[in-house]
Amino acid sequence: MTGQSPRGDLVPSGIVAMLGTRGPTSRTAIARNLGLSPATVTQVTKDLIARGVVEELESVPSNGGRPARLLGLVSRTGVALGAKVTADHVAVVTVELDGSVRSSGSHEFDPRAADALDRLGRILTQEVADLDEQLFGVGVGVPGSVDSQASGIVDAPTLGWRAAQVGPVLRQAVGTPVLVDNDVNTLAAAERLYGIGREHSSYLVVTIGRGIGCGIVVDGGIYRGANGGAGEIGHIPVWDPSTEPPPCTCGSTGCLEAYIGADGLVRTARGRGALGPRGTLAGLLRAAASGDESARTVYAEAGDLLGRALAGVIHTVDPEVVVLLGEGVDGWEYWNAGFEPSFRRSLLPARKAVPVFVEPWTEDQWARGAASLVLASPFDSAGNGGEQSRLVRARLGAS
Amino acid sequence: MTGQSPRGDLVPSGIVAMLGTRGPTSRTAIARNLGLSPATVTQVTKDLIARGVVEELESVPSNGGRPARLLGLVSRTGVALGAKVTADHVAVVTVELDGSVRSSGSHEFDPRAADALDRLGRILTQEVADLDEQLFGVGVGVPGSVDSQASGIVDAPTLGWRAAQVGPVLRQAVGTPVLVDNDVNTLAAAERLYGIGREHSSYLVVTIGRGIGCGIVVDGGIYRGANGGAGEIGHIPVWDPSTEPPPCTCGSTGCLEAYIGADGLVRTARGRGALGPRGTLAGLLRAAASGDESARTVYAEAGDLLGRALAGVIHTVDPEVVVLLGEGVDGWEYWNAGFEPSFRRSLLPARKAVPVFVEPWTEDQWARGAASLVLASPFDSAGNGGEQSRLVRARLGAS
DNA sequence: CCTACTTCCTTCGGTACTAAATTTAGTCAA
DNA sequence: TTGACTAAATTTAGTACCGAAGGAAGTAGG
Repeated sequence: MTGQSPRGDLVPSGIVAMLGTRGPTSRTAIARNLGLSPATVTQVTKDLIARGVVEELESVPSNGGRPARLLGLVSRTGVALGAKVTADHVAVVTVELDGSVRSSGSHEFDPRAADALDRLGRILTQEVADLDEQLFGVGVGVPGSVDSQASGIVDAPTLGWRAAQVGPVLRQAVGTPVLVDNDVNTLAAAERLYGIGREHSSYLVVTIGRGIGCGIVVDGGIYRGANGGAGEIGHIPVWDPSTEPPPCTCGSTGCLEAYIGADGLVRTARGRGALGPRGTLAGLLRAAASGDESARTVYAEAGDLLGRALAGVIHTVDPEVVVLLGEGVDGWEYWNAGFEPSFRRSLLPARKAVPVFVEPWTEDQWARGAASLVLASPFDSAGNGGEQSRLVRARLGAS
Repeated sequence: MTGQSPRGDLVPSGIVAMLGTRGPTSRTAIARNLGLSPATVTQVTKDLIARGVVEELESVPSNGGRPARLLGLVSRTGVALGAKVTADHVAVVTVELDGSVRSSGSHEFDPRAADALDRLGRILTQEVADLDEQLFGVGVGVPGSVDSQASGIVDAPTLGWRAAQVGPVLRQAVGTPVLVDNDVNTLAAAERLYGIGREHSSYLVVTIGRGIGCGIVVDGGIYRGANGGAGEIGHIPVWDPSTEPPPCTCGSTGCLEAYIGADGLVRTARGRGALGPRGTLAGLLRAAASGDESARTVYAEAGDLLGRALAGVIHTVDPEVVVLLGEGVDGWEYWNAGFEPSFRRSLLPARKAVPVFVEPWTEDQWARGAASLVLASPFDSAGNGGEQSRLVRARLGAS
């Protein structure tokens, strides 16, 4: 409804990104998906074709009317670099336009070192230098809250970072656009492009693992809240007033995460003797898999707690669907024994049937999500990415 | 960023609504508040002035540069009609552009009668007929979920309504635009125009009373969720696993509302002997006011539960501020004894200081909120109001 | 083969906005 | 009272989109 103005070529770059991430598409399909009129798509693609960015491909068979002419990118070479920062390493991947991982690697990293940011910059600079193809940009996922993707100022207690200038430092180091976001939001961005987001426009991406997180996608855009802190469901208070609440990494006690985050599970299991005093989460999972009832109970109770908390989140946000991700889903069948009953039971009648998809987890998913930040920026009409998104769009060929 | 097209004169009607609700304003201030360029405001106001809808008023003193020229509406006459439907009556008010209540009334109403909707239609038709000035539209607030303001299909268990065709029937009956929404959302709309929304663009409107509700405002727009069911925080599960959870009106058990809604409070108080078996909520409040410790404890515990649940909501939504409203705030000082400690204690460090405003409550506030739906529709760029908003805008003189 | 219909795409004219430059109207200091 | 400044409003010259209407390319039925 507004006009135009160099807010940054949202439409042309959106078309390019769409063709890159979803493959050849007809003009009308593009129009439907991006919410544009066919007329606009014709105009813009005409220009893109003239500039050699896009080409016409074969026609599709026709379903009743004039057959659609597919459009595709002339050159699909080019990657996005994604990095996920953790307490002891940085995982890095390169991702092609269609979401496939080209290469992946890992670097030791101490976020509490005095020169941590410089070191991170050197790691990424090296990765960038090793590439021999076009780089659209760098995405970084951190376990903490980020003011905005475009600036990239990070508060991450688990890394010991407070107002860390991640974005500015990295932009200085690598000469490309750099987008920074909360790690869960990066997964939400990946889902947006390559997962559930293709079929739904409003969903939750819930992660279980070390912490419990939640990315909120509304109308195709990541919802970040007033201060970039939305979705911190790991810190929903759930403690039972009659017991001593366990301490949480956030400094408070009785948070959901303190019970059912990786550390919480292990603590509970040890406390009950389901695990020896040196037992690990992997051990708990093995025990459950081998039929150990007490181990399974630990999981089931965690699932129960998660189910209740998530029902509350669904009542406040009302998404279409929920996606479950994270290291923790490995043991989902044991979680689920407690989750399903408590989750469904707690939902309002109108929402009893909200679908929950549990996706298999792979190691490089975090970093891949970070890379998705880059490729998702053309779709980011809310403007989370600001200037950096503009630069990415320019690199996508939609100058 | 898009173009134009008869999506319904958002800008001119937005300017008119702004002048109506906030009083005389300069062009540049309008531009800032509506997110437009000064050029656009100049153009549009020129047209409005030429059409006699808007006029130039005096200048303001000047703060360094050219003094701003205030613009105001030529005629500020005209009202919006608001109706709030409850289980036993319909409250109706007429509201002027600036938010002041011109008149109010109440009608007996049985929502479970076979001809309930027709009766509601007759009530409103009569009210409309009694008016002797321009009517911009009718807003209706219902305690339930509504598919969209524009259509107005209602599910409201407490009224016994299932897919009730409130919008269509009323539009048929009264010949004006009719907007229908969840009652809490109507309060959020009123806050948007006349309350906290003038200073913040992202906040929660939490109501305590018979039920517990929450309106979510994001970037100046009411967030309704995928199915119009966002903000149902009254049904967040909070029961303590070691006790028998109380039943809730929603059919489930252990919902927040079952504990701290009006009925829940009374049940608890009776169970503890803080109230006789025939005691009412008003009695509980009197007891607390007169210093009764057991009554105060009932309130404080409710406050504690609310604080914990609300902290969870804040972690997932991350609003700037929270506004507390509803019949229940009458006894807020007793709630607060339990609320403050538990609320603050449960918040993440970064959000410990989120402000909570408790506003005084008046009887006609629900109906006034419903009327606000009408006057808020010109600001509704998300398009919740659809066709009905268009009609309202046309009546505001911005044809 | 012709006609009707469907779907995809394009052309055309118009509209609602914008940024940038400019004009207007005031303050303040010397 | 002149000049430097600031802020408000306007003018100008675009731009990015849209709707409506129509052309293009197929299918389905006669």
